[in-house]
Amino acid sequence: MSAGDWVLHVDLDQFIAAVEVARHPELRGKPVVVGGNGDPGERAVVATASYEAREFGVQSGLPLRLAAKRCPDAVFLPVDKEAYEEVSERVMATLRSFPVVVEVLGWDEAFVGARTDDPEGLAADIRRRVAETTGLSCSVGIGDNKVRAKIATGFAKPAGTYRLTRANWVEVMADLPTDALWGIGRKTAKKLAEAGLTTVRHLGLADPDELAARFGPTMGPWYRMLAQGAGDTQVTATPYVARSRSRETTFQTDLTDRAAVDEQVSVLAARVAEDVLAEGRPAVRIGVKVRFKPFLTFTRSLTLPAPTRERGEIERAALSLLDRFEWTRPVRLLGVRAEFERAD
DNA sequence: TCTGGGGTCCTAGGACCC
DNA sequence: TCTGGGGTCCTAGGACCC
Repeated sequence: MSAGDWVLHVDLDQFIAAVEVARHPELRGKPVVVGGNGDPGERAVVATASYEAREFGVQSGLPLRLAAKRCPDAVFLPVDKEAYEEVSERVMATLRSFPVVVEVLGWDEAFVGARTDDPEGLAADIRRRVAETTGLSCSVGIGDNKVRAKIATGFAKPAGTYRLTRANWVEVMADLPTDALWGIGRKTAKKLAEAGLTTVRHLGLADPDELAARFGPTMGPWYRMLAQGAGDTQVTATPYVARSRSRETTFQTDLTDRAAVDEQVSVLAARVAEDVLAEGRPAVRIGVKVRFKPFLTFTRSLTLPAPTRERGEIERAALSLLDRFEWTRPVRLLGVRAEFERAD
């Protein structure tokens, strides 16, 4: 990366809730919770909560039932995937209208690679144009690589801009817990703490060999790099190529009958087969996931004798995998997955 | 936890082969 | 058989992210 090259991370503020408020203006300023089919009694979790709802401790991943308990006055809405995809497309098109490289990370976020002497000015222009074309607010992290840009966004929210580079990394990050890093979650933070590494500073100074011994040859040294703020600077517009497609369902009532399990797996396999056809590449491997009561999850998978796009073969493979599980408990979830040949 | 759905990547053990 | 070392593939599980 040469002088004047920047990575910006653009992230929509409370994206799903904001899309809903934009089309239901009467909800503005109210606690809004989007998740499942919009029924808080349902077995489902929060997809996004508006900032007003977050005040009550309602956040993504919280069961809807608990959300209703914490925030009884919240408006509960169903997830409308198509609507969010449509708005997301408009946001990405807006980003591409700048002389930059856009790498889409998800519905509501993207890396932007730009050559400019004024990244803050570019960020302000992006925030303004996104608001004009979609009515949505976003935050922008500015970094000298992807990791720093992504983490910077957390400090930019809501509706702001923040610059995080080698120059202020230590000052900003060194005393924070390790799970402030993108890629270190609760479990790894706990394991790191057991190794005496509680802060980003500790982790950045840790011995790479010891980390490799504890966390594996790839992950160990990578955690250390992460803690130093080092990372990829390459932003690429190359379209994303899926490695797998899957469908899964959590049942509102557990299944106790093997015939019902077979039937549901057939339905899921048919949906996956459609996705495989749409993908335009054959599946090379099929997997089945079963989650038993209370929350015990198992997977079984097989490599197909030959790559296939046939619905019948995908279904047959999925059904055959069911014989490899032990059916002694009620079933709360079933899933079917197809994997494609890896491009690299 | 009362814990969704759709993904990615890494690890580790066993099979198999030379 | 009391059996070396290394490479690759397959499989199951785990962690993380949005």
